[in-house]
Amino acid sequence: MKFLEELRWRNLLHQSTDDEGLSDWLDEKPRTLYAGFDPTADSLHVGSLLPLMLLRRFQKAGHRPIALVGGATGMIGDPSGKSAERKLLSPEVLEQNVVGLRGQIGRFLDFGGSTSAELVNNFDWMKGFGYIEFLRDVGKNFPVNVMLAKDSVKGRLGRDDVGMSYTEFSYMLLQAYDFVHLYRNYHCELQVGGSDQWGNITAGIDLGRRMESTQLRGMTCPLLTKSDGSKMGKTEQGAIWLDADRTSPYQFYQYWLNTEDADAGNCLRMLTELEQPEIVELDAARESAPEKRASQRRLAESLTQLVHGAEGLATAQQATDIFFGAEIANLNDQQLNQIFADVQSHELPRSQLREGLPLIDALHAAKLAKSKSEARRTILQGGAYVNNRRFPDVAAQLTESDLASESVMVLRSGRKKYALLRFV
RNA sequence: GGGGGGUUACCGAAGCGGUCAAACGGGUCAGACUGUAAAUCUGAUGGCUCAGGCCUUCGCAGGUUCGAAUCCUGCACCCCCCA
Repeated sequence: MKFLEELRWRNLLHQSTDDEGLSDWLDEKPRTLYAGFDPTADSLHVGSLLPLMLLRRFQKAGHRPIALVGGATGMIGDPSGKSAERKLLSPEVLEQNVVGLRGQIGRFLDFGGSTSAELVNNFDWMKGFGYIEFLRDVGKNFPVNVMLAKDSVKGRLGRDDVGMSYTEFSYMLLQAYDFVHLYRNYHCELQVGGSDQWGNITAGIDLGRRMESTQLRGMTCPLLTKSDGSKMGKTEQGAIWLDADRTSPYQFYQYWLNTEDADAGNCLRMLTELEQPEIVELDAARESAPEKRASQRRLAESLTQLVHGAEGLATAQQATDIFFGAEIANLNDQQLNQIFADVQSHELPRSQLREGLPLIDALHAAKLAKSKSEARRTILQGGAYVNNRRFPDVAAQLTESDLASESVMVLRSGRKKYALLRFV
């Protein structure tokens, strides 16, 4: 199957310049392409996964990817898909964010060999560009009537409540110039991105024609949405980030494991690198035995491995086992701390264990019960667990033999309320 | 300004001298079921407890009574009707 057909099968093709031609053009020889990433935060989130994976797919197919971090464009703010004017980020924050993104993007691409990826920051070439110079060289090539017709602009004009600043209006010139710059310096001829980038991409193509008399190309993938129309990668607690400090590998793994049946097939196609036969197989399995959630497991496994590595996946799976019932044993402090990183913990003097710590007091001290009476009720109703083993005895006393590791004891109340007690 | 009604636990709402830590519903928490979903079902739901009880709660402050969420007085707040 041809590469582009593969993309189409994966539902990754939304719009492109010249559909038939693009496929042949890509098959002809290795091409250089780029996608841009906004440094609005110091980490990417699930939404950026799609273009990132797209670059990776192109590279695996023999092309040369450039990941562009928008250190300069980030200072302006892309109005695409935004209903209101953005707040400007300070240069310091921006710089920090760029550093964060570089680290993450680097893990997805291969920086060696004949198709070695590039990581660039448009601030590097924009910073020296004078305003007058920019207006004469770049701005001259943008008819305002064309700019006004772009969706990103149209959506904001004709509304009294939001409006749009001249700064944001100019954004597309910068991104368009990026494309031309990359063409000049890396012979980059294709820009890919989410469907909301179409306007910016075509602006770049136009600029390439005017400034370089060359035919650049563009391609967009659909935005990742759920079957109910909402955005993928958002929870009540906020976005799912790729940074382990913001979204732990466990949370990340869990997010995908909880994917709706209706979305699982699409996610497997769009986000993973599983081969077609396996995906088809998983589709069938989902149909015949949805309760096994084989697709979700594979999806979570595959993405966690990709984003957090083998170690992150192992931790996530271990944590999953534990959070869903497995007894806790044979782990050390460090492993427990990692698995229960998201869980509250409290410290108690170790001497209490030697004397025997009543389970009731332990639950109370761990803040799993507001009062001792509540702790008592919980135990009586069979809702108290130590290291995931049910302790139904109200009079139970905890001793050092109940430690899960060197100094940590894992208490649980009910299905999923956990707390750690550290004995120091 | 006059008349009437109200204020109860996390919320709503019964109770109108003892059997009231206070019905009932919701919520919450546990358990069962289940695909880490939803629904359903069961139990619990002021605190402490040596489990026998003890302590604190029914707008606030006093009082009557052997005994008050319940009666009386004052105060605060809310609602309704008449001016």
